[in-house]
Amino acid sequence: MGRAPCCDKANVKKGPWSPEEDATLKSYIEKHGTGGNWIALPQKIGLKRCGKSCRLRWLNYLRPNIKHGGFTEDEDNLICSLYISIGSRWSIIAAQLPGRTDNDIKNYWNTRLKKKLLGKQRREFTQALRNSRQLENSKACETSYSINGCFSLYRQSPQPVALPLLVESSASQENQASNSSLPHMFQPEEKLSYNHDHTQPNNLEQNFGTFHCMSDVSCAQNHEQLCENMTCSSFPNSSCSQLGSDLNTNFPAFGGIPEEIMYSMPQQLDGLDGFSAVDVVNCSSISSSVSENLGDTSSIIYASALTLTNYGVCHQKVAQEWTYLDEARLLGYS
DNA sequence: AAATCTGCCAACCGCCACATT
DNA sequence: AAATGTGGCGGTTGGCAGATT
Repeated sequence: MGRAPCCDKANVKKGPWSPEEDATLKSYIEKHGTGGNWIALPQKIGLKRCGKSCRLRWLNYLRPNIKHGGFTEDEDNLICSLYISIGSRWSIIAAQLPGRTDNDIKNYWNTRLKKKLLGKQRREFTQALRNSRQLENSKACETSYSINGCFSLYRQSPQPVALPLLVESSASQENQASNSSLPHMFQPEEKLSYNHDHTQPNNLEQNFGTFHCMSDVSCAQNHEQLCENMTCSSFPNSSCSQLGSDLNTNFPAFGGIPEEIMYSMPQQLDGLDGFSAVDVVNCSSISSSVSENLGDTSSIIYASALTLTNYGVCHQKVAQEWTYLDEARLLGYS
């Protein structure tokens, strides 16, 4: 047999806490601690509350040194950075922000920070699009590829961005194995680029940092071959087309990425201050399954970062093309 | 002035891993 | 070993307040 039920649900009060309840709970815990048993605590002190509710009230509101509201720019940046790195693991994020609770951070993210970040990324994308267009004009005859899991990371991104590792070296695989609770992060030191003459550095790299993703992409004669050659060392048996599901499986933390971001349709974008994922229109040679899955895995992480031109690779959902074409049109690029 | 919309946030819900019986 | 409780966590809800129509 197990333990007794934690509380009598029928006789438990729900809803907002009164000042009297707060005072009762606070004074008891300050004097006696929780006693290591939240479930028994409300009965001890005469509160008609569930133990879980007492715990939450204490942790999120009554506990000393709790800060509410007034998030600083530094805190914003830290939250964004951690969210990008580990996803919606609020307790871990809260641990990095003294005085903040996971609930507070979660609420803050959902109501404000997400929109703020997306707006920022949209602006950056717009700028990147302009820059890439200029490059395109100046290098019209040169074909080259920059690949970062099929995407390039725009170097002007204000902060280093940690990305889930899709493909990694054997050394980094060991690292990942030693810390299986966290997704391995991209490090921006490795590059993959492709040029027709295989020797000349890609001028794009002056403006685009590239993170390596596809281990076997070293050379290809055309888009089709390039895509066929794409395999992922962290998922040795995977092709690009499997990447999306692999990501979902292996990096559940990223499952929290808002649907409106992952599957954004124009009308859905209206409500967001700024999402504009990146697409590339002139890459139709890549199979739709590849592009869809990669599109799915791209997220706010990539949103501003992924800048693709007709040098580049990959595109996302066909449905999104309208958005990007439309955006390009608005920017005077059509 | 009333109705409706929107943003915010405290609190609840349900799940999971682990502990206990 | 199986059943059940507990603590912890992230997702979601519902109510409130202010803004807008």
